[in-house]
Amino acid sequence: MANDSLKLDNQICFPLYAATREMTKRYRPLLEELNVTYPQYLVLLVLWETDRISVKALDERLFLDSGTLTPMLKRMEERGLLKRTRSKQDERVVEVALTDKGKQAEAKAAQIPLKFLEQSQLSEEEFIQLKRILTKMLDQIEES
Amino acid sequence: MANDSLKLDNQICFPLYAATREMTKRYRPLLEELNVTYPQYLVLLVLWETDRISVKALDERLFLDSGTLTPMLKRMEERGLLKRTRSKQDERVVEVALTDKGKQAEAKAAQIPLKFLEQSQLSEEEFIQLKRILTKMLDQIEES
DNA sequence: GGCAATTAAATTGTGTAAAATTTAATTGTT
DNA sequence: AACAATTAAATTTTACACAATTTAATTGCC
Repeated sequence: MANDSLKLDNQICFPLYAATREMTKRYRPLLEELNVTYPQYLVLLVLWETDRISVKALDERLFLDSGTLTPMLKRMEERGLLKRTRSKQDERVVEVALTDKGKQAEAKAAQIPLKFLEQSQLSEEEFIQLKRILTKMLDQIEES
Repeated sequence: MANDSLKLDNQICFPLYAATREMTKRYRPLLEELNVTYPQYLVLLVLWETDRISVKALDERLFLDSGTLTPMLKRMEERGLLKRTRSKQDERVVEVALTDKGKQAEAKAAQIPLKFLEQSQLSEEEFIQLKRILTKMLDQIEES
């Protein structure tokens, strides 16, 4: 071991990577009723706010490109949560909109954020710090 | 929008999820010389510390199960970084050890952590807080 | 010693991720 | 109007993730 900076326990990004995977694992039982994955849940969060959005705009909101979104949105369409339609104004654009089932899922999801927070043992203060630091990381990246 | 707790901007886990993906994207050019992905780099970090380890122990260290590790370790073996061998004492166990090429990669990697930190604009203080909070999240999970 | 229970990897199936390329539609410029 | 450049999705390829199942080896218990 020539170099302490290469020790796993000294890495900052490893806990980031591991905590993210454990977080999505914790979400899984909460999302079971909706029958969606965590990334699909993020799409629903956006659609519950906007109701109708292009794939491009979803990409900008979630930082997920069409290579990820296209098959994911097709799966969600198959499950009846949303509808994909080509824009009339610009045929290149695919717009995504919730179905009634997708809209109704919001009520089922209402308790998810609280349930998740209850499970977690971080303090309010720690959540605020965590979010502030991660958002700062993301802001830098958006700039570049 | 019936429920503010379902707003994307109010989620704590979304910045966690997004920052992790952006982090691995930032690592990619740094790992190019080694010709490994970020998860493969984590395996190398462990092996540079221990030289020889079972798949099971790797799982415990990285929280990645055999479904992920087996194909990943096979790819790394194909690229000549490590060798997989069945244990003589217990034929169920597969042990992973670095090749000379894998060992030599450590020298090439020596500058990676510093280069990554230089790119980032978080303060020393923020790094310490971030790591502390994420490690706390992970500790809870290990307990359960 | 025999055999059920346990354990370690591997396999299977589904679902992300993201780089790179392709296809099709639109826009800007001459 | 013509056509090169740009743009939005889709596709292709490679590589994770992880739940669930299978296979093979080992251990525990009678």
